[in-house]
Amino acid sequence: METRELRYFVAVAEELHFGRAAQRLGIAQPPLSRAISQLERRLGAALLMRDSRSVTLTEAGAVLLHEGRAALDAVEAAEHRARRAALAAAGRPSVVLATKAGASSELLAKLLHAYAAEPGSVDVDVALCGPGEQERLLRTGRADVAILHHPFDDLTGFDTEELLTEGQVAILPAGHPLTTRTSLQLSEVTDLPDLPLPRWPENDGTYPDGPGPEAQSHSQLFQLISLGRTLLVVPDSARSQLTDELVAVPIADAPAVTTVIAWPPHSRSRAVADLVRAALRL
Amino acid sequence: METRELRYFVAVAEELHFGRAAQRLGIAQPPLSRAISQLERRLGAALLMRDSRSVTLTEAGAVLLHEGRAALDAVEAAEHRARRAALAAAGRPSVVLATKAGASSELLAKLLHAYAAEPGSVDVDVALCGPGEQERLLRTGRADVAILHHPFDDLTGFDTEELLTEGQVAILPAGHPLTTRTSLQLSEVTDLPDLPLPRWPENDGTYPDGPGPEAQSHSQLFQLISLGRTLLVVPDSARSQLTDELVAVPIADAPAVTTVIAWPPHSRSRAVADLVRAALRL
DNA sequence: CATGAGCGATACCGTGACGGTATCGCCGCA
DNA sequence: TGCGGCGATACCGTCACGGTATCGCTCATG
Repeated sequence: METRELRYFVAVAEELHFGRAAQRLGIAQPPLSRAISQLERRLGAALLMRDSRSVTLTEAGAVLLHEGRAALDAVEAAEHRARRAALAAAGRPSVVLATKAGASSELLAKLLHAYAAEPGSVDVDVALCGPGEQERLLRTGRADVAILHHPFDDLTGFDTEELLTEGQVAILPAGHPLTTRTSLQLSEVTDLPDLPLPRWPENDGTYPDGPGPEAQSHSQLFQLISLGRTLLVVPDSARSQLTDELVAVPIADAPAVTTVIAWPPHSRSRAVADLVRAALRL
Repeated sequence: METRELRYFVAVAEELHFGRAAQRLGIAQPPLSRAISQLERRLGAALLMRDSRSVTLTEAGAVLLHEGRAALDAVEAAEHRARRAALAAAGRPSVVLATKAGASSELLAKLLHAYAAEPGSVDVDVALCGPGEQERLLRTGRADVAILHHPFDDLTGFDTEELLTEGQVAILPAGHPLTTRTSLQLSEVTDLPDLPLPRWPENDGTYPDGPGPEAQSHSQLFQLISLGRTLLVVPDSARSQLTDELVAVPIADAPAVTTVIAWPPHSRSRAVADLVRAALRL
């Protein structure tokens, strides 16, 4: 099976619409229809049910979507890593570490410091990512190692080491009634009419519907909280970034967040191994 | 990058010879040369160093070989799993369990028995494999779950659960001088002039050079041992298959063998999960 | 009930990517 | 100095892939 066929199928399976999928792929609809039915013929299996008004996945289609995404990621990763290996061999070698912008900054600073002090350490390019983006960078080979957060990020298929487990706090504007409390329940903050939860962009760049403000960055969000427009639920360590206008209140029943360092299981990079070892010594 | 290009590159990188690689791929040498140099141009990186007398891998080439193999496996796995999902949706669903022929037979029997007794269990197709073959079946999606043996099999990239850890014994012909001993050192049996270790076929079907007999199956090997032509070093549980003409002697310093059940980390199969749970309850 | 719009499939056509044959250029070796 | 081995290049044919036009079906709408 060619990656072109897989890309085509994944596009249709995600859009569930040949026209839109074709547009996304930058080709016309007829060749896409043909490519898919040819793929189905070669597999000897129906992947999509065309219901003349809607397209749905068959069982086999759902499996191919799931496995196909992983396969496309692996191909892309091979390409990126080879390219980066060539650059490393030519110039100064480096590793790319993906981390969520604004999260675990203290831990990250200690990690980078500890690693840089090691003999044989190389430059670390830190990629500051939006929520969930680190995972994609790591799966597609644009990053070599990442700081992820269980249970928010999907760790399946990665090797990981746990670095830190912490509770979560609500970040509220100073002076808000809830700031007098010493502890909150999750249900008390998820549905406040005066402080709706912010909306993060989806992977496709669009925002989900809802009353909350559209978030682009952490610093922007903190400002919005100061203005009394929203609130945020984040791991405990974010307290270090608080200003006078922000108050953190622990949420008793929020799930614990574990910060982990993750890397692809077949990584052979000396630098990645050293980074992980440095992280474990913190 | 297309899988065709990756297949071509992997073939050349493994053979380190354009002519042989082309032959293996079933195409002529010139289009292969062209495809590779085009790939190099698109990556913007040299993958191979043509030394007019020999071909060697660059740093980037070594990375692409390693990552590319994994990517090709993933694509093949997507294809196989989709095909099998279609069959399962049509007829009776089943899982394929890969296991080394002649190993862990007792444990396997118990596992199959325990799983079959579960509600909602499906047929289990047991694939009996040559040494190391289970891993490939699992990586390429021809199997859903496998019984592997640490440290012999490469477990990177799989989720695993340990089932059993045991020492190793030497299987010797009855009457051999060493059978009087209660314990042996590994070094005492690996280089016996009268009992050379057997040779297993490589992945490409050829046999390595050496004095030992060429092995095709376990039963055949046991017969060769009875005839005093070779010996075998295997996990302790193989004792259950001994006959009168065979004697097992523990090897004190042989590495412990851990039998594990392994599956792809992104498996969503209910049957695989049930099998693993059944295995853990043994 | 007729009409139109939306959507996937089909028919048909052009082009360029891929593969094959012939040959070159380079190097090591007898 | 010729020969053999190997990868690169030149040149050519074909078929796979993509584009345009259109069909056939179904549902929404007046």
